[in-house]
Amino acid sequence: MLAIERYVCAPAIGDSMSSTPLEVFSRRLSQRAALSEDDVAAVASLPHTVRYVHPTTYIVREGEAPKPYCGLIISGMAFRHKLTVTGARQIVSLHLRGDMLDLQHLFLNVADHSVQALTELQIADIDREALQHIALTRPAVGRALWVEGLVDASIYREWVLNVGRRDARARIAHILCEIAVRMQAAGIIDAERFQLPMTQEQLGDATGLTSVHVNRTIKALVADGLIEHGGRWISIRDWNGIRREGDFNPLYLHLDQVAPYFDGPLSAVFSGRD
Amino acid sequence: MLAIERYVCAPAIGDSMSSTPLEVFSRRLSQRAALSEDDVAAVASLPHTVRYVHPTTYIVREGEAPKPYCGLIISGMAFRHKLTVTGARQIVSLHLRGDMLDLQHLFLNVADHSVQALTELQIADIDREALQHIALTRPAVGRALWVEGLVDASIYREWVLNVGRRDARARIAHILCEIAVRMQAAGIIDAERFQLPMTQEQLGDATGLTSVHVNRTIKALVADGLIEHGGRWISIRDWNGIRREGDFNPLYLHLDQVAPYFDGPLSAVFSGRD
DNA sequence: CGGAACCTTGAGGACGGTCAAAACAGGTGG
DNA sequence: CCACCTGTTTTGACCGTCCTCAAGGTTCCG
Repeated sequence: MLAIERYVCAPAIGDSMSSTPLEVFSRRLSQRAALSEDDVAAVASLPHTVRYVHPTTYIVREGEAPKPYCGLIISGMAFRHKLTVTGARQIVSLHLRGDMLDLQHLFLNVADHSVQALTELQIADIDREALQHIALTRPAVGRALWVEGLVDASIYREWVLNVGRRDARARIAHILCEIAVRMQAAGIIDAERFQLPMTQEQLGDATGLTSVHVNRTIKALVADGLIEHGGRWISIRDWNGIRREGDFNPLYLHLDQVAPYFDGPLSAVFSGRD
Repeated sequence: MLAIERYVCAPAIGDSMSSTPLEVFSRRLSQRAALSEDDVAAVASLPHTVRYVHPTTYIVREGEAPKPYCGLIISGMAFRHKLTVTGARQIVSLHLRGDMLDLQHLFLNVADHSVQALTELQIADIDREALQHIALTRPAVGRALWVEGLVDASIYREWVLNVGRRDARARIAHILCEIAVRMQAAGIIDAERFQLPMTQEQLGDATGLTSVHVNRTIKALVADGLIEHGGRWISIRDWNGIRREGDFNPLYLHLDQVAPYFDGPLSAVFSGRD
């Protein structure tokens, strides 16, 4: 069992931040809006706590009041989900390094969905009140956080479309494209080959399908030479093909408001080049 | 043809606002956060223009840069939608009086979806920069607008679940519940009987179904005594029944952060009473 | 009165679900 | 190092929900 490490961190303003857990955060926000040095320092000095959690751990639980802190992923993956009364699960979004886990409840009184760790997760729990305060009093920071939330909402809309109007093949292709592009934008991968830490059942829960049908659909995509996969790896063999199959247009990710970490093979997607 | 009326309105600060088009707006925001008199005055004096548009008119068009103004519904209904390459349409949300039509793009550079008028619509186009400014510099107003956007996002999540994990009968029941409750919250209806200005095709586009199946499903709900409908009217005959069928839990509407306009037969829903 | 949406109904088919079992993988403990 | 356990993937057979196509009816409006 992994030891749960927990420590409080409040670096002095002016510190070089390259080694603090909030480095990812302030870099992300700087991409979203033009932060002054002052803003960056204020972000970096937000009171926070770092912890490590295991897969399946609940970060947010539907029906509860938001916790006094707001999680930020330092490393690992997480997902949001909701349940029907009959117990069917729908994953409504995936989250990577740099994503905030509870920004969606920053000003709400009750959690309307749950958030769970998909992999081992390193989280920076940022003090909620301090975050609210900085969001409302520092215009540039507020704007950056606001963009963050708006992009999340845009992704939900795309998922409504994905689940509502695309067939199984397109749904799977679409979600694979989204994961690949977002992973590259987050600097996690630099090629078409990436590790997908989701079971086929989770993939089904994210696309409104059953695990059985996900399995058959993936096999069909492999058979058609669009992707390759072994174990927990996925390789996109034919990027244009999978993009076409999945009706994937990255517009909804608003990558123009994010600077990609580096120029990889998928970088054409960012700029809309074809 | 209805004349397009357009006039600029910038009332003097301190005016009684009960007659301006932004009255709906400032009342709504006051429900979302505690605004000072100053805030209310600032909201009421936002530069804006009122216009009337016909059904099917586009308010926002996917792929375009956001307009220099941001629409607010004074009366009527509108919907957001996205299309697949094959031309299939998915409606991703519905909007009523008091809802903002382009808050979702307030800080984004490109529209990722379209917004269209469902009925005759009276809109207040609020100056975008002024709105951005007030959102970032007046904490209480910023908070109120933020809540507004977060509730929209919560509704998207519920729709992903609705379309992804519920069968046709539950999907239709669910959307009828949502419309009824939101209409009551917006003070548009005061009973279980309300006017539904959507065609069955639009209802299908909102639930990921075909119009044919929507038709059969509605007939089944009528046959089972859950609802009644004639022409464009819908009556909920058995509120608890339809709520159960639709797996409807109003938590996701965050009505605790909205004061209902009045106490109607559906008011039990607001307070969570059963 | 005529046309255009919209609603309604039927017949047939397909996509994806359900159920069940077997194969496989990875981790644990003996 | 092997046996075992649990969770995951894979496969097959069957079935049902919802889609497709198509035609007839209704309502509303010019």
